[in-house]
Amino acid sequence: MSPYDPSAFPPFAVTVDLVVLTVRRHALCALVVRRGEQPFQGRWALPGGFVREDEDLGAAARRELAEETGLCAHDAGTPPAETSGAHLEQLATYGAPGRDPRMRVVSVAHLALAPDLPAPRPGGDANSARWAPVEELLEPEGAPPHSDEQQTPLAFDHGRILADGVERARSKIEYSSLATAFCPPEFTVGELRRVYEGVWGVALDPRNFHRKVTGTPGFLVPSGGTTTRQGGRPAQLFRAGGATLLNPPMLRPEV
Amino acid sequence: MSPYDPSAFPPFAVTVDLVVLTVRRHALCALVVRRGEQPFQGRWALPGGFVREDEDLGAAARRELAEETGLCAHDAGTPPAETSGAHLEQLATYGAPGRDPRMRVVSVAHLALAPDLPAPRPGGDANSARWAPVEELLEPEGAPPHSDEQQTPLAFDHGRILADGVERARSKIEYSSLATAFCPPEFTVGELRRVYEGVWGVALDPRNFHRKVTGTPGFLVPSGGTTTRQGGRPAQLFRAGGATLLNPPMLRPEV
DNA sequence: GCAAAAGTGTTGTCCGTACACCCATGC
DNA sequence: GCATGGGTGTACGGACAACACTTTTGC
Repeated sequence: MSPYDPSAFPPFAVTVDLVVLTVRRHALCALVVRRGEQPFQGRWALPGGFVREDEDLGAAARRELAEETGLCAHDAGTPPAETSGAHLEQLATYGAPGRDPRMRVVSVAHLALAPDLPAPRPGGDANSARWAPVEELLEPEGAPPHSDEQQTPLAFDHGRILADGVERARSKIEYSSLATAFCPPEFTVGELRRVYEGVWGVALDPRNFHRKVTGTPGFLVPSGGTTTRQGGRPAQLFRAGGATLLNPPMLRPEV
Repeated sequence: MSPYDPSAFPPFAVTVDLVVLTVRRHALCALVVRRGEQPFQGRWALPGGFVREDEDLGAAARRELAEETGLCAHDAGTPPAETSGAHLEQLATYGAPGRDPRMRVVSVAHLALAPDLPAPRPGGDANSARWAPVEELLEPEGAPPHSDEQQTPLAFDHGRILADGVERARSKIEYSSLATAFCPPEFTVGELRRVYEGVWGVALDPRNFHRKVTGTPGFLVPSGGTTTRQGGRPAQLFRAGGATLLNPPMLRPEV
């Protein structure tokens, strides 16, 4: 048989789903949209949509991200754009046969890291969107398996996808400069520290953190200005430097 | 419009492609099969095939791996099986519109790490298979963009997929115990060191390596036996321990 | 003055590196 | 004996944690 005989393989629908993370009020939050139709009508879900004909997977993810947030994301490989660009990278692909009860759908999940935006801009076919702390969205670890049905607030297998995205973000800021993607173009060392603290859910020593990030070549470049928007003594403003890998990495405290 | 109207999305073919790596004669090698048909007839390609109806992505990858190598792989999440199991994990998904000239194909690439097998067992629809050193398969970095057409020996975008898989393997053995997946069930510290040296392409200090791996709790458990199969003084035999994360990590020497 | 946040200095400790040195086998 | 690989001891240095301490603002 020819392996490309059109009758020899089943057709799939291919979608992209987005795990869009930000840090708000010292907590890691994810963008979720309310489903307006069956199945899981009224439940929260990750934003996403179908990949179009003649559209690459990354392009579909960027399009969905722009529709939902207005953010202009740049690819992980390209040099950081000067726009208010979020970080976007492919996360993983989910294609279990029963994950959508209606048809066979393979979803290529992407992970986006965004600065704290003023407000979610609902767009596309979602009738509402919000930033929700990830603790509210993820299933509790120690929940008994026979708990009541609404064990996860997210539709489909989006709880699992979100958990994978959060885990990726938590580990990746450890050895890369990705944490700056959570910050506005100019930020202080304290603001960057609060990003790490929010993503990891821990407290870091401000003095050692300051020495660490300012001492890593290429991580931060001073922009010249200062700010007192966090109160206290004026703090230097920085931009993200060109370095993408942190060596030695930022050490996450033991659990 | 309903986003699930069957006429509202284009149908895709979904395949799994495998990056199967092993260490042979101190070199990192990948399993490739020769294509028997157009396009890229006669060129080498990564093994792979269509995902079946009602088949999960990981199940399709395990099936393809078994067909090509006879290996019984276990999932990344499950505890290590006692069989001669290889490591298998999802790598990334490739779906550029033109990557297959005949149709729109989305390929979910997987990464498998296998011990040095006696010989490749060609199976399925490939008429020949071999282990090839990855340096021969990857495009040279400094090649001029206007070099002659056969710049990469691999079909489709498999050169890129292989490069991503090699990069994943190289970085992952740094902070996990995955290097043991390249070893037979019982192995010596020296054999494990040769795995690291082959994957990274560097030389490691045998004394410090020994102290490091035997001093990391849960990484190696002595099996009681010894061997002289590498010559010299008899070496203790070990099995892989239960630990999956290496903390502190194995440090890769600077490039 | 007082609180709050930004920075700097110092010290002990852990860990990686480099290298000297000894051990046990095959030939 | 000698080559080969296995395994231990030890000294040096870099980096991190845990502080004490000073600086500069708003109120």
